[in-house]
Amino acid sequence: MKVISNQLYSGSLKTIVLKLLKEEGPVHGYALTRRVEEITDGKIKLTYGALYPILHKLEQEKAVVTTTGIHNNRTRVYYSLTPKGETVTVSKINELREFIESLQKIIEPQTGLNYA
Amino acid sequence: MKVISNQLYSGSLKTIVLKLLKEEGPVHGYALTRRVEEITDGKIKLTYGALYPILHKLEQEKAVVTTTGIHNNRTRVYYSLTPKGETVTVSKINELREFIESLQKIIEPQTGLNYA
DNA sequence: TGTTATATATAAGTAACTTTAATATACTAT
DNA sequence: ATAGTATATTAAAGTTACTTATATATAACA
Repeated sequence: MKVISNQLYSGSLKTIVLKLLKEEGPVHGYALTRRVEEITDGKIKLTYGALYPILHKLEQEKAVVTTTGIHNNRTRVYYSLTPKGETVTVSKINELREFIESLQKIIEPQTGLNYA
Repeated sequence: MKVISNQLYSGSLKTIVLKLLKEEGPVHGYALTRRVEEITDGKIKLTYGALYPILHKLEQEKAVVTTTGIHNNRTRVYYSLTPKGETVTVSKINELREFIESLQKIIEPQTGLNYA
């Protein structure tokens, strides 16, 4: 199982977190780390050291709110998007799409129209 | 013209530089910055502050060699890949492809086989 | 009893970047 | 003449989002 170097993906983690919050409703942090691993076959690691600063910053920015619930006798923190967070997520995902397009233009110059 | 946030692409710059060196033979630094801007419609900026540390490090690692030439009465430094650099480039591009695939899995869950 | 999975959080340290500045020639426009 | 833009290379201070390490705690499994 080949792991992608964190240098490559670390800048995308915030967008990934936003996207998962949007798709998978109120989630707790641990679940987010597992989902990323699951979706990417372990190629991208969302560590706690990366995740919690991202979540706390999003909360500060009013893009995310937290609710708490009890699970197995322990308090669990659930994160979800605010309306503002939804808007931020949409624009972040659009940015990520443009990024992917630009990367593809660089690494696969044969694709696309070659009228130049 | 929408610019992609540098946080998103900065980790990919080394791979981008390697790819351009591979495709466009001996090139000087300034030309690399313009090519990236050209290919990505200005969405990705390869600044000198990012470029030269990357080139110097690749040179240290024996992935890149320099030759000099005179252009307009000034010495110009041309960078090109060594055989080792070619190998590094191939594996870096494969890594970037896997990265793009992982991102697509996250942002476009509808694509691909949905047997799960 | 030890290990793995679940679950959250903080903090020191790093490294690749951004920003800024310095230097210099050639060309274009006013 | 002079200012601005394009070409061309480099160094260095500063930032910041991350990595790595650590702490804490319950539940399940072997």
